[in-house]
Amino acid sequence: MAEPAATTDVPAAGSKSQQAYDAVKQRIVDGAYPPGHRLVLAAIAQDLGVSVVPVREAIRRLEAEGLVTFQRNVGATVAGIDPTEYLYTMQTLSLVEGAATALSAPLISATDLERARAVNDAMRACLQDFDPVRFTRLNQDFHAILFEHCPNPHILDLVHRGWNRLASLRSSTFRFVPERARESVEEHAHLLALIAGGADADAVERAARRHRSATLDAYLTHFSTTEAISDASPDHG
Amino acid sequence: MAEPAATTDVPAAGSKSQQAYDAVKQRIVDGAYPPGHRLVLAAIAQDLGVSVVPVREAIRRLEAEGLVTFQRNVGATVAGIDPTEYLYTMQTLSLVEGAATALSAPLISATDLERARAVNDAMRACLQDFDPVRFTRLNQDFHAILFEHCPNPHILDLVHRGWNRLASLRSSTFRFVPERARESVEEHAHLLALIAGGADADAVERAARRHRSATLDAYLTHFSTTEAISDASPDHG
DNA sequence: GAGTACAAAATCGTATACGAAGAGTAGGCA
DNA sequence: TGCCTACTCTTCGTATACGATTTTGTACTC
Repeated sequence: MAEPAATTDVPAAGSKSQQAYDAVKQRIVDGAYPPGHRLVLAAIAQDLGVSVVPVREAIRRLEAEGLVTFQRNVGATVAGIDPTEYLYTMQTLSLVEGAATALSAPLISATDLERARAVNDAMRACLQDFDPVRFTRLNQDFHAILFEHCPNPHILDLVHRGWNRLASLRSSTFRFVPERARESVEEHAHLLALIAGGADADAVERAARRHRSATLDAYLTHFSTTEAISDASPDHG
Repeated sequence: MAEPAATTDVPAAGSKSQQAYDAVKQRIVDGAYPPGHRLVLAAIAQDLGVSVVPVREAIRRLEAEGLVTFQRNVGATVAGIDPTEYLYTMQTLSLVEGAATALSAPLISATDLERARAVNDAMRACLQDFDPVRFTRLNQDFHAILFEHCPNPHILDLVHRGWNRLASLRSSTFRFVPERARESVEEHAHLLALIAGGADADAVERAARRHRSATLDAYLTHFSTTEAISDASPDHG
């Protein structure tokens, strides 16, 4: 329901609604439509060669996912993430991702673990000559391996939505708090050891959750925004 | 985004889309549209005195919330909850409700606690001459008091969505496993004691989560569906 | 008698058109 | 010169209309 194109069975191009949804979503996560960008129905419709009706539906779907904000009789804009939203999103993500990882853990194969290790090694290598965007991408790859086997599709969907929200800021906390990157790699190793060792679900969940919470904390203390959150903005503040 | 009419600031009647959304959602949770009921756009539109376009939008929103299922070129039906869905929903709800309750705990006032106690007393009284529907309603009231102060609106929204999903089966697990009702009341008392005593967030979260998980477990063992889940259906199996 | 092919009805998907609400701008008045 | 007001322009909201697709009923054949 949230994945744009899995293999071939998705009638993505079948419905113009879906087409519009995919296209707009793509442009948002790609950064072609930056946060705050106004989404004018007629313009998008013409651009995609369809009528406004499917576009309108697409926008409403994106609104439900939190990727755009909507105001009646005014229009939609790409939902930039202000610091408060970032806090809420990261908090929610720590919750659902922790659970998804724990539920996935028993289903993760040896080859998956190997892949995850490889990705983490790449992240470690990425530490010198640090590139936040690349690091963030690898970070997502790493975690995706760990939670994608989650048997509960609802929880998995929530994880995807959280990641999508964060995708609008192209580089994550690591851009502002590069020190956090090194810790992150170590925590990944620890998490892998837990899973490989067959640790119980609770331990995995706690580790995964704390891992993300720690990133959030690093962000918060960096901007010393424990009280005046609305001052610091990751991208445009 | 999920609450139909808070006080006065919601332009519920302002937009026909919103009007349709509220109306259809109401009928679904009320049971006027039972699970499996076909939602025909033209019929609903005529019934509400609007065109099909706003109705269509409303349906799509309800789809995003999981209250209706949609099939291209076929139509929408009220999303009955099959046992697998029930499992997923309860599991997700235990996760997000546990977190919401924990985050709310420090913000719960003495009067709130008193209200919650009163509701739980009513549930206890309801145990003799057991009425599952009434008990379920009180149960929701009880938990709503505990999680409504959750400062993270995303998590709070997820809790609401979970409850809405479950609302389509008018009476919950308690209908099939009345023994669980008594335990539930006791666990409520325990949870209140934890919150009143200022227990740390982790303890509250665990208690709240286990409380719901226990209800799910009661359901699962009752139908002895630990493996063959798809056999037992709560309402229409 | 059962299965298949065709046709008709029902329903959805999208386009176009028009009315309504908000935002920006220019002009007038204090 | 500054502020208020009226007007226009953009953009959204909804209705109506038509084409596309699926389902279902029926007749025909094996």
